[in-house]
Amino acid sequence: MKPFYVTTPIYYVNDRPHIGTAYSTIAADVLTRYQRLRGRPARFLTGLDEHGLKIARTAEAQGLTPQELTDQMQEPFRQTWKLLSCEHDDFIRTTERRHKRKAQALWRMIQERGDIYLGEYEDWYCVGCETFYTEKDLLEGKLCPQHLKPVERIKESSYFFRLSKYTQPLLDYYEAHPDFVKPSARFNEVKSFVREGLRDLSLSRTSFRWGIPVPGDPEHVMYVWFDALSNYMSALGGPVENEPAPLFEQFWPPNGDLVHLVGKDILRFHAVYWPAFLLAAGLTPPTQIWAHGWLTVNGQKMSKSLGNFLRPEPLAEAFGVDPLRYYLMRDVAFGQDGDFSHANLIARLNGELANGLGNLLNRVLASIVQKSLGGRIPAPTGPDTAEDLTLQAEALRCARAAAEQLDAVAPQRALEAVWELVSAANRYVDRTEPWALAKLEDKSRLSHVVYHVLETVRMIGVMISPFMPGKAHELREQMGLHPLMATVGCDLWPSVWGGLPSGITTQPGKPLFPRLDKDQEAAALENLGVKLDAPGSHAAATSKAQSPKSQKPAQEPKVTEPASPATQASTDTSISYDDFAKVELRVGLVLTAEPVPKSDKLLRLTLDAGDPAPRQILAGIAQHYAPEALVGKRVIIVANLKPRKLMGLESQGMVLAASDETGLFVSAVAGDVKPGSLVK
RNA sequence: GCCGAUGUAGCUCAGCCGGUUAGAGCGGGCGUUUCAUACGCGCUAGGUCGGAGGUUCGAGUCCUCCCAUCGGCACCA
Repeated sequence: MKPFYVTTPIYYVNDRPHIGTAYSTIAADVLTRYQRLRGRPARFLTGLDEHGLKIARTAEAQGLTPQELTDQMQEPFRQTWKLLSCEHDDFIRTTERRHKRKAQALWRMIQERGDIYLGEYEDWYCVGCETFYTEKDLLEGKLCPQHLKPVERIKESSYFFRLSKYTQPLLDYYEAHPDFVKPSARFNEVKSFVREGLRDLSLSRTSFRWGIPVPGDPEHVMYVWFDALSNYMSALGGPVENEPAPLFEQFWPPNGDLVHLVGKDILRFHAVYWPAFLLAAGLTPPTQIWAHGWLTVNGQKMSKSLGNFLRPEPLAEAFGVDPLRYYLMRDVAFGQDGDFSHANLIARLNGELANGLGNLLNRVLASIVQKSLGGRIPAPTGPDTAEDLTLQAEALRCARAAAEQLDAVAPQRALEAVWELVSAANRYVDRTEPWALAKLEDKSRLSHVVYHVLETVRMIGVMISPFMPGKAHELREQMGLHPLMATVGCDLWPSVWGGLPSGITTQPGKPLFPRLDKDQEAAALENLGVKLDAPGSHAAATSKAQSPKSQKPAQEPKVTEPASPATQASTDTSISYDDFAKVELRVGLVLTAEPVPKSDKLLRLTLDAGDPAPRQILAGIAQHYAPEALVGKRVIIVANLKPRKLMGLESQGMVLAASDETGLFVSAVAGDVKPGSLVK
């Protein structure tokens, strides 16, 4: 069977694990466990992104070396994944030697093929984002649009990746691999982005040291994304140079299937840059990239600036690790935005887990089997009634459906299919009334019926094991079954009826999923600091929750071409009078002003500027001026500017304004001169 | 503004290439069983399928326009 390799993003070590990162890590764990159950060789990688200016500065502020800092910060991640039963096969840190060596190897491969070259780069840089911004991205006062903090002007020699060359190859690759990016709507966005043309990508920095040195030019440090993306490969020991790399050979495409789970904010890096790097190095891109959505918390959008984290540990403590995993996989459609709702979690825990599955196991195993069947799994005695056959068929149908959904990375649908079977089993129990059969002298029908229920429960236990490994184990223990042992080449997914052995002694224990009564529910929410508007309902709830989160800077670096020699040479910016005379400045009287729909920056103005008819100008000042405040003002406009369409409206000129860190102010003339008067 | 998606019962959503009385889960209401974690099972929701046109013997299901919401891109000439 083709090996399966799944990755989470490497999380930025400066944050702590939260419900968003937990979600993608749990999803990766579920997929891995499922593939293993099917007998497929499977590998699950997660890890940490530990480089970047932000780390270096945080470390400095704390009087630590960056390495000391990241050594400390990694611990919460390891602990959290362990707590959440996420059993990664590898945990890579970008500061590890094995990673640095392989990132450099990848660099060399691309360079040797000619797609890395030296140029020069200059732009505004935000330390918080570790991202360059072009002038137009900045807020007034040269503030980073993400962090609202001042940016720095940085100019440096830089290596560039010839991304522009890969516009067409990428489009061809997308064409040939229609399932490369999921969901398909996201794929469309990627395609349209690439179709507009790609510019070369700045691939190195000289402005800070905390990163991986560029091979052969240690003044340069690799661009964080080149560093970060190569983790998926370096963790397998690839790319191969001189020494053998068996894991890489086994799991990297085309030999293995590689699935990257990513947040939608970092899709572009994975779906555009990463395959381009790999194509440039002569390597095979990943099989599939799955962009999952964001989680809101109790219906509230969260922003990073609030700095509030919904951490998984208290939730796991309050509700149990497995119920939490179940809830996240069941309630959120993979690939879409979802909502983490305490009320829904409790509703599913009580309804589906406790009442549905837990009670099913209990009502048969702890009750009938103990009282009437000597505590042993009975044997099927036949013949099958219509009800028996229906349950058998339903069991196999649901198992097939669940597998199909998991193959398609739709965990929520898979669980839905499993719970159809839970429901069918409960229905079967009601129809066959084993408690009535138990009163008969002849226990053969009872045995047959109970066997049917328990065989169904056994199948369910197998199917939920990727989602709730602990509970699946408990379930088997209670039934007297051995633990599931996934083995390569051995498909354990239910596909035939009758796998349950008879005669074994059961060991019923406490309810598998204890129900939360009203008091316990209230206490749990109290402990978590959550207030539900209407207890027990689906009403919105509020909490001191957090932001679902991007694992990486939300913005891609805006990269420009390396400055041309001519540009660099001309430092003299003075112009001749003739140059100035070309610009026609006039006084304009603002007649009307209104916001432009769907634009948060533009105002549509009409002005009397001495023209026969009022002139329409769009000005990007909506964040600084209320429309009413402008009407009647005399402002200076550039009158002979070439008209241009903005947001579908034509702008016939430009309103002059000045800005500094305190705000933006439109120009004005000191007296009430006639509209249209020339300014010079 | 360009591109795309979504808009179906109180809530969350299914409804493939158009075709009998538009579905599920949850919640609500009613009933019922008693083996069980007061759990289960059955019945019940009369919803203009966002709006308006159109194609068709026939349209949530195709076309056009519009509205709303959400994304991606663009936009301070």
